[in-house]
Amino acid sequence: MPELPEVETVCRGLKQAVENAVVRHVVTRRGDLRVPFPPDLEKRLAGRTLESIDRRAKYLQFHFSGGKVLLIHLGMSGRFLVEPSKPAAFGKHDHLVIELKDGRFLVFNDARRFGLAALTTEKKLPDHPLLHALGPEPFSKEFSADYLRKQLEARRGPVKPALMDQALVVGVGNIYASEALFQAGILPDRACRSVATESAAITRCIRKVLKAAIASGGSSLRDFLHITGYAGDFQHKFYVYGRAGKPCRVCKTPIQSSRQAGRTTFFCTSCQR
DNA sequence: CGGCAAACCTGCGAGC
DNA sequence: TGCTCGCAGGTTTGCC
Repeated sequence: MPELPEVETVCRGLKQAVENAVVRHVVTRRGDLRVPFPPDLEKRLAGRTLESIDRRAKYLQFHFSGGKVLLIHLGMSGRFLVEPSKPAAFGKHDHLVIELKDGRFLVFNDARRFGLAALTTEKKLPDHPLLHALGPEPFSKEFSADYLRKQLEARRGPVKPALMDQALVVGVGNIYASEALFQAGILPDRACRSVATESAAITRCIRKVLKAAIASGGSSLRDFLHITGYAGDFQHKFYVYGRAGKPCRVCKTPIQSSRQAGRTTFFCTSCQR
């Protein structure tokens, strides 16, 4: 589910719903995800105030009183649910349950268990191993046409996997790499070096696509007042992703798909060169 | 070092 | 209806 727009949508939903809530009790129902939950998670968070929630790359950052920070990555299938009261039963994949003092329950659910939870402190956050090697945020000044041009000139392989490399720029995954390259009119298997001159268009299109997706995710969130998660409607606006064989929305040429670095890639051979 | 496939794990839809 | 197969929005590891 989650690339930057989805994580941002979840983040905004959680912010509105549970910022400043106080933790009464934490239960790890099943902690053996790809990266196991910290063993002392329950003790460390009990009684603390959830002072703020924000996002870095595809990580959610929960800032608790006393300088504790909970990092959550949603993996492929991670979701957050805010229940108004104790659910009659928890789901099979409700791995982390945070009971709030006001009676609500914050539940982290992840069917595929590719997600991750890590505990750290404000002090250690800047140099945290999970965040340390991450590239710039796509909406930051640092992610400039000049920066991208230099990065692309220094790389050998095709451009699409490069855009998905979180060390180059964060938040772009398989969907938005395909969509951004469509918008930029660049075929995904073009060599990085050969598209370096088009870095201005690429940065612009990445921002444009992510921004539009966030706008879609945010609007559907209104329909789910206390349930945040995958509820956006941007999937109906894809130009290429998941549209193999269907006519291009711009030129009617059938959309093609291929396999790049283990991921399916979608493109229009007429609109993209 | 860079780039790719495989692995991690479960669910779901397509096809038989 | 029920089975098997292939595939899924991410990241890490290990191999050329």
